[in-house]
Amino acid sequence: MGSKSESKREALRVRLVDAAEARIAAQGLRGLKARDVTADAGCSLGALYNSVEDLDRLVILVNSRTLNRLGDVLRDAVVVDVTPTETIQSLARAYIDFAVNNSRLWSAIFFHRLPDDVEIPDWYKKEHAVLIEQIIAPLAAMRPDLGLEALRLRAQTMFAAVHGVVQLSFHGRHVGTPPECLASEVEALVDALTRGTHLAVSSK
Amino acid sequence: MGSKSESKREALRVRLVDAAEARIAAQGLRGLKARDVTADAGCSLGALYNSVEDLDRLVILVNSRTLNRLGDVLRDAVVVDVTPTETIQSLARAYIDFAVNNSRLWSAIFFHRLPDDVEIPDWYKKEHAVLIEQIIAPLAAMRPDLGLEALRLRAQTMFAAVHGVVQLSFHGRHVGTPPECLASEVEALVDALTRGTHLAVSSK
DNA sequence: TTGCTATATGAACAGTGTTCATGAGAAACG
DNA sequence: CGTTTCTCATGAACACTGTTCATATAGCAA
Repeated sequence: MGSKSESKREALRVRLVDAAEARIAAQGLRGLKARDVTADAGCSLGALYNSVEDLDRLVILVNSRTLNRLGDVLRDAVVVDVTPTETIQSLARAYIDFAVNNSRLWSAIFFHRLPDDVEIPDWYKKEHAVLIEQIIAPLAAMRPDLGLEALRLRAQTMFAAVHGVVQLSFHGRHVGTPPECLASEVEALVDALTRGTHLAVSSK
Repeated sequence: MGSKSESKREALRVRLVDAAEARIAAQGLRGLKARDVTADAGCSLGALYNSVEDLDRLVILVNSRTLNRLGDVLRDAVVVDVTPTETIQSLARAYIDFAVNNSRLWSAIFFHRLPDDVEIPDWYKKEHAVLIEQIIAPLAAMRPDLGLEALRLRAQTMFAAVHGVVQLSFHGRHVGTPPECLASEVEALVDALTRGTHLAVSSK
């Protein structure tokens, strides 16, 4: 098996994901068409189905990229020498910024659905953990009484609450927070949540 | 204009919405096909485009029905002679119950997107107000210092937070609250928010 | 070169939503 | 009741999807 054809194969894959990413960023999930993407990537229509199983699979590859970028952003949002509460606020701000600056790619993560009869790949599911990973440590500092499982649960709920506000601000009709209030509303939300979880105030 | 053909016209409309509602409830938004729906409704394919503008419009009509049913449920969840906090908890429980028992129809409200170049009808936007209407009164009782606009904003954020937890519990991959924890997690969330609202806003 | 395998190709296929010329039937008018 | 007018139901046809597959091509081993 020559490594030349191997790398060519990989190069095409990258071009396809690049093209799909650009299309989604420009026109959203609905604007992603097999013929457009293959034309952009400079290959034939059928080539898509040789290097990537599916259009759905291509979306997953794009979303995987987005999740990784988001993961980097969230990791960078955690800085040392601040209180757990400030860390969580920083994470929430970073999440909002990312969603605002990558709105269509961010939406694609949560709006893309597979047909009922196909399984979501396990590696892809696991990648979603970046959404809550960084919350666990500061939460653990605030709640030393909780075990890892309980912390995960709390982190999930906290993320989901923030995510819901951002999501409805973008896509809610008439019931979403106006964009100019988004940051302050999420800040108030996080503030309420960090106080509300029986916070040990001595953790400064 | 005879009233006989008028009522027949309306009857077909109802049959179409009925059929679409059943399809969405059974197979989700992706399972809604023009040919299936018209066959179920007992009319020709083209008839759909005479009585309803679009398939998208048909989805909107179904969602409108769902929103109205949800509105009824939420109104019923409000009972007199309980504290504002208990009222809000009751609303959150009712929302979860509705989402669980009507998962696909409920999802259709939030997952359906129109093409970029078509406006969302104004009457349809307004109907989404039922999602937050019932929250405003108990919130006003807790925060008599806030004006209507500020109350609306708070209600929106509170709803969005709860909604986010429910949504990710259903559709989150690996980051959603497990179904069996949903009720208790939302209860804790609402608890934190109703306590936190005092602190967060009064400190401003 | 010669054969073998892998894969690139795009015409063809099996669906989609939507339109439109046609015709049937109801309503209006005399 | 007959005639005209108009509405709207019809489904074939169209434009556009994702996906497949026989075929041609290119890379690689001998």
